[in-house]
Amino acid sequence: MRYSVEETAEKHEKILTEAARLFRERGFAGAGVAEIMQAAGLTHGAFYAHFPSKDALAGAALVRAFEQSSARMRTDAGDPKQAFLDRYLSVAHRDRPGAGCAIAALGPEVARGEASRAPFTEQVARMIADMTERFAWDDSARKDRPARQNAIHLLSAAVGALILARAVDDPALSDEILAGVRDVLAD
Amino acid sequence: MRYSVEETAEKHEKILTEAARLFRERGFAGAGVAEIMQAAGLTHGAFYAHFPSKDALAGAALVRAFEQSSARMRTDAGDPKQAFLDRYLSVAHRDRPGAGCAIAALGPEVARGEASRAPFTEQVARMIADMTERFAWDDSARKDRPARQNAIHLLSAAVGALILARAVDDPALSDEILAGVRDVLAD
DNA sequence: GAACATACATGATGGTCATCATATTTAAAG
DNA sequence: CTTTAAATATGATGACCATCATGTATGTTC
Repeated sequence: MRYSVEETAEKHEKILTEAARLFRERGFAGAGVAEIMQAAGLTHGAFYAHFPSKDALAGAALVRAFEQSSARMRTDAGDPKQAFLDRYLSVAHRDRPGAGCAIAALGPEVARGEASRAPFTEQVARMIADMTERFAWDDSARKDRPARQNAIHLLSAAVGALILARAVDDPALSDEILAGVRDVLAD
Repeated sequence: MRYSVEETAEKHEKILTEAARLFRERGFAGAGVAEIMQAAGLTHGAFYAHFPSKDALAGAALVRAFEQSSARMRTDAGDPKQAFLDRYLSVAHRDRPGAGCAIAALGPEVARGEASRAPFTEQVARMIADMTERFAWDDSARKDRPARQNAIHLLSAAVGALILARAVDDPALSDEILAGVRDVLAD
């Protein structure tokens, strides 16, 4: 049957949200269209009324995931850089990839497929620009360097640490990575 | 037919080597058993005479990839830390994931599957220990910190930068990430 | 209010993939 | 030399998956 435009828009949103979560949890290859649609409360057949292909959904879900992250950054209280580090390199972030950073969850997979590299690049560029201008680099031990270079370094180290902390099997080592990198980046 | 033990061992090696390359190039999910066996010069049926499952191969190939990396580290000339940074954050490494770092290529995928986390953890621990003792942290701007913490930070930043540089679509931004992080980590 | 358009569910379809079955051939073991 | 065991190729098998086809019911449009 036909549904109202508002209802359809809500379902579209729900598909996007669940896709952004499931792709980050299981990877682009690991999350199937049917599974995403079921999580959105629909069946697989309805998918192509909302998106032309799984690749198109992947791109849109990527943008959605980045938007969630930057929205969270905007509502952080206190020193923006410290707030970012405390959140990004937390145990909670490590243990909930489905709600976390898209770079750490999907970076290598994005690098392999042509489909989602363009939106990914745009979002990363925006993130670097935001961190460059919003973080307090004057307090930093690296104040002699351009703020943009410091931002790129901080993002790289945070992403790498999160990936390592997630992949590693040993809880003590995992915690050590998070805390150690947080400490180095904080000054 | 039955082959000599030497011949069989060579084929086993070839499968491992090709798997280590293809998994890094395409991901665990993206490289199939048949494709790996074909790259090794065999057909898919022979696979189970060499490995009990694809997961087992994934674990073994991961170890193989790490071994290649640490062998390369051991043959570096000059200052070990600088040599590592120059190699790891080079355009050549970025553009040849199949011959490069297993963490940057497969980290998030390892984090998702229980299969390969144990060998991965062991290899990362060894890598951190090696870098802690072999790199010259006295010259570093962070000499006041424990060498081990500096090693963890350096590895994290290098991994994150490589992943970002590979995923990003814009060559200028990609180069900027590699050069910027290399510069920060070098002092 | 009639005609139309569309979001959805159910159910193919074709492809891919990991794994298994079998026959063959020949090295290895006795 | 005879027997056994193993590595391989070919070819299922069953599962999963993205995408498409169709029917249906109901907003939307005129």
